[in-house]
Amino acid sequence: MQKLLFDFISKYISLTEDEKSAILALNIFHTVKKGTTLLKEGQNSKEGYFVLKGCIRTYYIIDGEEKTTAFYTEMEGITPNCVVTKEPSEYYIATTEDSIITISNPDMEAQIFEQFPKFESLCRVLSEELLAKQQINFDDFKNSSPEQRYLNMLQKRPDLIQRVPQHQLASYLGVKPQSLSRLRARILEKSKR
Amino acid sequence: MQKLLFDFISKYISLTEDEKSAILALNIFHTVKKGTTLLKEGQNSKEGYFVLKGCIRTYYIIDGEEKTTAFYTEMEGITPNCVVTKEPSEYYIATTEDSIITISNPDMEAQIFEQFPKFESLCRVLSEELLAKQQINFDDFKNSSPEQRYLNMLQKRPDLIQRVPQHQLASYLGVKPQSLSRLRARILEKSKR
DNA sequence: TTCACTTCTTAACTTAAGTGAACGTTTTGC
DNA sequence: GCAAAACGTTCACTTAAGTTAAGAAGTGAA
Repeated sequence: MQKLLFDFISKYISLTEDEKSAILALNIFHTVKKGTTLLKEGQNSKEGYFVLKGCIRTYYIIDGEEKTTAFYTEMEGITPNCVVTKEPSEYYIATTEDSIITISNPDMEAQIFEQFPKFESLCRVLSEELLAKQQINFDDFKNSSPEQRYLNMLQKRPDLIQRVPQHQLASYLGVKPQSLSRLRARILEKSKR
Repeated sequence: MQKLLFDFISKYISLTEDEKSAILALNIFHTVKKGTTLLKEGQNSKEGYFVLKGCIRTYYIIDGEEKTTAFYTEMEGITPNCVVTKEPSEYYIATTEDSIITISNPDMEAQIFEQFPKFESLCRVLSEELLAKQQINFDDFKNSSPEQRYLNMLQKRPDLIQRVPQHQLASYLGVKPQSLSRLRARILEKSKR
């Protein structure tokens, strides 16, 4: 499992055996059952997550309704807002599948950054990259209708449509589950003709 | 003008005179007239921008229509997607007011990071912070209707409504200019009753 | 000053999303 | 294995956004 993480890192920097062991010493690898809540609204957690296998989602509960806003799958990570702002979390994080993830915290980061400054460099590059990707995502979202967004997802994240329940997909796409159903029916109807 | 930048930085780290001069030596301060295009679609620029005074926006041209997706005002910065991905830019960047901005590039960054590693640390923290803010923004957007988004902006960015043309605001809010007009009229009507 | 241009608003009509409810299917917990 | 809950789809109805068009108000340049 560790191999997955090191392969990912090696796309950015190369690691010595020393550096690898320093990471392993942190004991950050965890297997988590489907449906496990990693973070609850109101909590003041300091944990960051990185998915090696499986899928986790972030969701809000607004007027008693779950609003899923993001999915993180293989080789994607999230540092919850509350870790950065030090405010209580506004959202939940939970696994949607049995997953293998790393769980880290700022202390571990600080420790590693001090031992091996190049890790901080890596993290800067990664978050700049994420930020850019995130911006493009948001732009695409604004510039398209729910139907276009769904078609877009069919192209770019076909796996999500398979592995995630419809009602979670719906709020991710910014519509109600009924609208997603209808929209899918509409697309199917069009493709027939 | 430099003072604005140093005051901003001092919220995160303290700077020695040496470090300040190193920054000043880069000659990154520029005054830019309203309406100046900083980046065009298709360009492969390496420049990053940080607004000291004024306002810049990013926009796409889709089917001949401008779609404004973001505004950056005082003490906000942007590293265009193309700088990170090294692909040609998909969008434009232009000033919406006479502005004072810094223009930097990765070479300058590398140079400063090498001289003063704590700048890289600063940049990591800044981009993680931005990423978190950006995520919350996106979540809010998904979880609200155009009308709620407008009311939300009235609360959080009242300045934008004053300083930016309606049709740019409209696409920023994810609707057509006509819909924004109508939606504003609707809100006004409600507040009367 | 006038003419062209842009911006903003309004209106009528079309299309799609929200809402509330029903119903069959699947999943889950005991 | 069974009952309850969760899930997905469909439908009728409501509400709001997209579309097309027109016109008023402001802006700038000849």
